[in-house]
Amino acid sequence: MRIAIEDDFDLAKIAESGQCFRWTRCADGSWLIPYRRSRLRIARVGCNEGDACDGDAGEQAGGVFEVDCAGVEFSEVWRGYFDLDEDYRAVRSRIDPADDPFLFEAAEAQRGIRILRQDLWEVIVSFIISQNRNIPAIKRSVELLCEAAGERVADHGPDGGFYAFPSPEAVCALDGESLARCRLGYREGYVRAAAESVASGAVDLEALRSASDDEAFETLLGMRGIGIKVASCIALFGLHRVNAFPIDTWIKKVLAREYPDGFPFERYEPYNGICQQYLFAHYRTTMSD
DNA sequence: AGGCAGGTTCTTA
DNA sequence: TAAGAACCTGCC
Repeated sequence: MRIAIEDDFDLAKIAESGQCFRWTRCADGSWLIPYRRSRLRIARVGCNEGDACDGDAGEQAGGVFEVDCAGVEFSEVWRGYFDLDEDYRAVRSRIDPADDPFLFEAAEAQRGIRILRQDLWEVIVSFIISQNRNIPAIKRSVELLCEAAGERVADHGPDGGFYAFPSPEAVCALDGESLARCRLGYREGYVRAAAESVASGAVDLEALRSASDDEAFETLLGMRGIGIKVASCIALFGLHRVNAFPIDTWIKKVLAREYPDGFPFERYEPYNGICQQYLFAHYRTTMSD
């Protein structure tokens, strides 16, 4: 079926923003997006009525998309996953080009990014794995972990299906050798500890979801292998605390270069995390180009 | 061939 | 409280 999306929505930009590690792009340009026990195929097939259909500028601003699921599934699962009930244009409109030209430029260039509402457990593990590694290595390990312990789900996609992200219990059940094959390196112990904490109930994901920002942060920091940066990423991408502002090596450089007097967090409350995504993506693309 | 990677932990002053 | 080394592994 086809759906029209009016707000910012650019699949390639979201995929490159570094918040998710399992999206794949097919040869025909469509995207395959796994979430829990579902997988969506989605492709942009046109512009919204009345919009200028001119390349990248058009793609950032949503459009018409072909999805391989029913309307009910889209509205019950994927609408939430893509955070389509949040108005990103409104968030961007708070950025004043006179006050903050750098962020304004970043947000214009990176328009189309959204903060996905991913599975919390998957986000926890993925970002524990992410530390001190580059993106290809992170993706590789996440995929190996899914193959090692995830449930096989059949669908109409290529290969006839995919591996769901494994539950904490499934990770616990993995023997040492199988987990070692996921090439997690020294993070292996962290992942196992996290799985045991959640499986045993020592860490309650539902409680985490309803906790205050401070409480959630404290719980996350108590887990082995989770420091301030990873906890911020989990808060932003796993708990949808869109004011969380992860500071990694890239953001550190942007802040040092563009905000020597400090980033004006109070100006963008409670959407600092969205601003962080614009800054991060923009800085990375401009540096690698 | 090696440095370095979207950090965290552990050790030392 | 604050630096600095060590950590697995595999990209580039």
